[in-house]
Amino acid sequence: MIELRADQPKWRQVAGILRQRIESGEYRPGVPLPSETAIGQEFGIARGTARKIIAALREEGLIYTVPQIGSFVGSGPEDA
Amino acid sequence: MIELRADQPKWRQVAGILRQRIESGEYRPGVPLPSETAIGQEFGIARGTARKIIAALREEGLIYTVPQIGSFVGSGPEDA
DNA sequence: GTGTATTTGTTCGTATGTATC
DNA sequence: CGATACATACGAACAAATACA
Repeated sequence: MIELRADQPKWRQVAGILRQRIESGEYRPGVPLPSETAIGQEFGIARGTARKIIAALREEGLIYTVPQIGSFVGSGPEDA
Repeated sequence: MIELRADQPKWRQVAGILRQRIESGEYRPGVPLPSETAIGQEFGIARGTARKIIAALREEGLIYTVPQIGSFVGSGPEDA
């Protein structure tokens, strides 16, 4: 469980952490990111907040989401 | 996205618009009204404000709300 | 074929804090 | 001071599709 500061919204802080993991290659294409529930547990945040983070990274074009499956690194499902 | 004047609270203006849609039959019984989130997007207002509007129409007896489902035209769930 | 678990999607309910009028 | 309005964040419940034993 990671410590979060209070001077910034949780969703921004966690989004920043996940962004780093994507750019560093810790999260690799083809492998689903942690689920909303898993993200919630790791950072001690609600699922709704985790969803907001996923949505933000998706709007940045960093990831794409497949319903009922998960989210993946890459701007879209161009990689089959 | 609809233009809102400044001489009246947003929630009153939008409540008036939705009231019209109900009375005109645009929103029909049995069909859920747009969600709080959807109302927020259509009028460019926060979800909290959309909730206030729903609450106002509910107090007028125009609609009723079913938790986790939505709001419906009709004074209550007497219509099955 | 049949369940069961997982995962995302969506909804309303609630509370807190901040800012503005 | 109260009303308006926004952002953040939690919770709870259910649906639908998928994956797996």
